[in-house]
Amino acid sequence: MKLKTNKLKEFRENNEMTQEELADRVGVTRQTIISIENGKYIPSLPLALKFAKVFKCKVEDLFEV
Amino acid sequence: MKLKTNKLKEFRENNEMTQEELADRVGVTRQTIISIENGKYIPSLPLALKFAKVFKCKVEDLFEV
DNA sequence: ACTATACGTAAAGTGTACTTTACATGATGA
DNA sequence: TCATCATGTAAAGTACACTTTACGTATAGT
Repeated sequence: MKLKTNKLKEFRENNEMTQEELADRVGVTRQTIISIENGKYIPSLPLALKFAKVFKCKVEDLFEV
Repeated sequence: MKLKTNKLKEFRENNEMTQEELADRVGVTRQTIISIENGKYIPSLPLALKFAKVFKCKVEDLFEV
């Protein structure tokens, strides 16, 4: 399955956060953030839920099928 | 990573849907539904987004980290 | 008794999310 | 010119989401 929308990078930049800061906050490596932002991988559900918490938004605001 | 909450079964039953109906609607097998409802597996993000669409709710209503 | 329906388990295979490590590049500033 | 910061690529390994197939069981209807 693929995603239609992935606004992770957009949200991260709007929140003036580096990839490393975000990685630390959600508990993954920087490479994982890079891979997701660049569309190499789709995040797992728990990771997507953590992103939404960090950005105080809904999962659906970040990702769409 | 683990989920704190998984209300898939609850939502499915409240919507009077069988596991097979739900499986068909989101495009997976019945075994996948069973495994997720019984906590064997955490759904992928695209699948979680589809569940939320079917039940007209937010991903966060169904699953919590 | 027989059949269909809904739910469940088991096991082997495939694809991919995520990790770890290492190296490369452009921008910024001392 | 040199160092630092932020971003990116590459590759090998591990864990697990999901599929497929087959079998088991309880319930309800005829």
